[in-house]
Amino acid sequence: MLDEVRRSDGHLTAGEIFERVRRRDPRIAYGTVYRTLHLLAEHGLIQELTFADQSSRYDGRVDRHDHVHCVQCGVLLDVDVPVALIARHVAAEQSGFHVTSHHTVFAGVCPGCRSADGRSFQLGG
Amino acid sequence: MLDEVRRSDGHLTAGEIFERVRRRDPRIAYGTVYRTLHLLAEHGLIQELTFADQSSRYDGRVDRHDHVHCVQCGVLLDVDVPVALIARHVAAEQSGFHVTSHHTVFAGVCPGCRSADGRSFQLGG
DNA sequence: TGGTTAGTGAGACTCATTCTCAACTGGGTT
DNA sequence: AACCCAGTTGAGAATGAGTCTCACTAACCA
Repeated sequence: MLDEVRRSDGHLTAGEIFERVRRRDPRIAYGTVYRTLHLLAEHGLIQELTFADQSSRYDGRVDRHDHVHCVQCGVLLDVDVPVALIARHVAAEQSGFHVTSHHTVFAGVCPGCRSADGRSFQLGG
Repeated sequence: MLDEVRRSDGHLTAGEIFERVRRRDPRIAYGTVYRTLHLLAEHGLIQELTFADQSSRYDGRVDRHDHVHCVQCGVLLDVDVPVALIARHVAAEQSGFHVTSHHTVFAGVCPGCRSADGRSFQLGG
C-alpha cells in the first residue's frame, strides 16, 4: 500500500488507493485500507491531507510542503514555500500555542483552466 | 443565521449552527441551514472552512486570516500572519497557477493543554 | 380568488469513514 | 501435528456530514 501511494504522482483519495491495492489483492477490504493508511500516516511514512468538499487524500511526500488547488478542475499540486516558516513564529506568538507544524493551501486556477477560460471567450461558450 | 454565526466567538460547525438557529425557530430544517450557509458563504458574508477529521466550520470573519488548531483539544483560533502574503507569489511562480487566495493552518498545542500536560506528569495520569 | 413562483420542512439518500465481529494467520508450545 | 493465543483481516453494518427530492406554504400578481 505504501508502495502504491509512493508510486502515484498525485494525491490519491482513500477510494483510489483502495482500487489500486485491490488490483494486486482483490480480497482486500476497505476497512483494512483505512487502517493501514492511518498506521502509515501515524508513523510518518505518508501524509494525510484534508481539503474542502473532498475526501481525504494521501501524499507519498512526507517532507513539509504546501499545496496549490485549482478551484475549477480540482487538481492539486505540491509547492515549497520556505518563507512560510517565518509565519510559524508569528502564529505561535499571537496564539500562545506551541506550533509543531503548518500547512498552507493556495487556491487559484491552474494554467490549463486559465487557457481554457481564454478559449471559451473566443468560442462564446 | 448570519447573526448567529457572527455573534459566536468561535468557528461553528454546521451542526452547531443548526442547534442555535433551531432555538430561535424550532421548525427549521437541517437542509435549510446548509442551503443558507452556502448562500452566505457564496456571497462573502461568512467564510467556510474545512479541517482534517472534522466537519465544515463557518467563520463570521470574512477578511483573510489564518488559523491555529490544537491537536489535543481541537480548539481553533484566528491568527493574522501577513508575512504569508509573500508566500502567495512564491506558490504562483512555482505552480504557474493564478493564485487568488490562501489559507494556512498551524497545528500545535494550546496553552491550556500544555499546562495540563505538565500537570499530568506530576499527577501521574 | 386563483395562478405562479421561490423558499421551506421533512426525511430519504449518498458517500466517506469507522466500527464490529467472526474467521483467519502465524508464532510459540506441548 | 494439534493446540492455544494474539493480532490482523474481510465483510458488511453503522455512523455522520452533507445533499437531494418533493409536497407544502407564503408571497406576489392578475
